Amino acid sequence: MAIRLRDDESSEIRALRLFSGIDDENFSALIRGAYVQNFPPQIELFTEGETSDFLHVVISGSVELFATWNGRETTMETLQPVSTFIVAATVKAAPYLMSARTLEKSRIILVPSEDVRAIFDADQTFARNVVTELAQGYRGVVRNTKNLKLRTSLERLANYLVHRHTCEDKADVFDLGIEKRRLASYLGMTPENLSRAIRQLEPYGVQVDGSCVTITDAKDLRAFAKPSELIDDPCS
Amino acid sequence: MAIRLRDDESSEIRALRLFSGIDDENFSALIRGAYVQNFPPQIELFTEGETSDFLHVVISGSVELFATWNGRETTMETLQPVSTFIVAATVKAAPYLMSARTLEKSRIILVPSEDVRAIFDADQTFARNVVTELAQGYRGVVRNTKNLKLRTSLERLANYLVHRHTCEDKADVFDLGIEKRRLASYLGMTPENLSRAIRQLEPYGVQVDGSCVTITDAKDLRAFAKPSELIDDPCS
DNA sequence: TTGACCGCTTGATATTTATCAAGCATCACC
DNA sequence: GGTGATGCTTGATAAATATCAAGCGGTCAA
Repeated sequence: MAIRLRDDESSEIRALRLFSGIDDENFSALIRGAYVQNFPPQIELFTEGETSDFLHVVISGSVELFATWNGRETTMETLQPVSTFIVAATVKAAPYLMSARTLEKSRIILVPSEDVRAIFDADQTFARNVVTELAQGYRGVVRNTKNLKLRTSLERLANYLVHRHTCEDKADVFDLGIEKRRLASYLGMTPENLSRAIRQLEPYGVQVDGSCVTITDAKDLRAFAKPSELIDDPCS
Repeated sequence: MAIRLRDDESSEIRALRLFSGIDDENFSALIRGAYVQNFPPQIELFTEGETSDFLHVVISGSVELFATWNGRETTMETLQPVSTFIVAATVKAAPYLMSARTLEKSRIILVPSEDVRAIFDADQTFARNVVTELAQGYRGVVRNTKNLKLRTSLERLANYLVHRHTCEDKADVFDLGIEKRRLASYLGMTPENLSRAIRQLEPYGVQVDGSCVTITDAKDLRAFAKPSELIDDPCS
C-alpha cells in the first residue's frame, strides 16, 4: 500500500510553487513520510467531514472536489496535475469541507498533515509559500462566488468558454476539457440547461460538437461574456 | 488625517487572533506605521481593482464588502468589530477583488501592507496566525459557495435565521442584525423575494416585524433548514 | 453482433426567481 | 404639520432555471 516516492516524483513536486526554494533538508523531511498511491477512476479519496490527515498532490490523472447537502451534489473544482489540494484543512487540522474523487486513473502523493505543519514552523520559505498558496486559493473562491452571484448561467458558460479559449492560446478549435455534466454542475446548472445554453451561444459564434469546441467569432463572444480580470482568472 | 493609534486601540487589536502571541517588539513595529481613521456612513473605503496598500481592521461601526460586474452589485460579507479584512490581497500584494464601504459611522485601523509582509517574515508566530486567518477565510468562502449552490434561497434564509438564533443564545426574539435589502443581496436574492420568503417561513414558526425576529418553533425551523456543520459556521 | 448502459439532447411542463409598478410605512428635514 | 426621501411590501407578470419523460447515439462486454 504505502509506497515511497520515486526520485522523479519527488523532483516533480519539488518544482511546485508550494515547495520551491525551501531547504533541501526540510523538503526531505517532508517527503520522508509521504507516499504515492495509484487510484482507479471514480474512487472517493476522502469524504467531507472527515479529519484531514494528508496534504494531497495530484501528479497524474485528475481529481474532482465536490460537496453534498440533503441529497444534492455539486462539483466545486476539478484539479489537473500537478496541483496540491486541501491546504486549508491541512494547516487548520480541521475536517474537510469537500469530498474528492478521481475522475480517471490517477497517481496521488499523500503528505502527512503533521509533517506539513512541522516544516511550516521550521522553514521560513515554506511558510511564505503556504501563505501564498492559501491566499491564491482564497481569491479563487471569491472569484467563483462573484461569478455565481453576479452572472446568469448563460454568462457563466460564455465566460468559461472565453477562459478556455485564451488558455488554449486562442486556438479556434479546442477541447472542452471536462465532461459536460460536470461542467454543468461546476457552473451551477443542470445538464439539460447546459445543452440549451450551448445552443443559445450559437449566434455568438460558438459551436460545440461532443467535447470539441469551435469559436468562429471570438470578439463577438467576448462582447457578450464581458470577462473581467477580477472574476476570471487570466489562466490557471 | 493620519492619526496615531491610542493605547486602548492598539491593545484592542493586540487581542485579535491575528496578533495574539507575537513578539512585543514586532507588534510595535507593525503598528508604528498604522493609523486610525473615522469614517462617516456610506463611505467607500476602497474599490475592487485597486492595489491593496493596507490591512484593515474595523474597531467600531461596520463594513460591507461587495462586488460588482456589468452594472450589478452583490454584497459578499458584512464585518462587525473587531475584525480584519482583505488579508489575502495584502499578503499577495494583489489588487482587491472586492470593494468596501462603511455602513455606519466607523473607526478603522489601517496597517501598511508592506509592514505586514515584513513582520510576517520576521515573526514565526505572526506567520502562523496569518496562515490560520487565511485558512479560516478560505473555508468561510467555501462554505458560502456550498450554501449558494446546494440550497434554494428559501433554504438559505431559513439557515441564516437558525444561525442567528444560535448566535443569540437561542433567544426566541432577536434582531435581524442587518438591513433587509443587504441580507437579500448577501443571500443572493432580491429584496422582493426576501419579503415573500419570510412569509413562506411563517408555517415554520418564524415571525419578522421590521428587524425584530421571533422564533416560535425552533425545532420546526431547524427541521426545514437542515443546518450542517460543514456549511453553517457554528458561530462567528 | 447484440443488447444494456450511459451521457447527452430535446420538448413539455413546473418551479423558482426576477422585474415592474404601485402602495405604504417611517423618518429626517423644512 | 407637510414633504420628500427611502426601505419595505404586495400583486401581476416575465424570465430563468429545474424537472420529467422520451429518444438518440455512442461504448462495451457478453
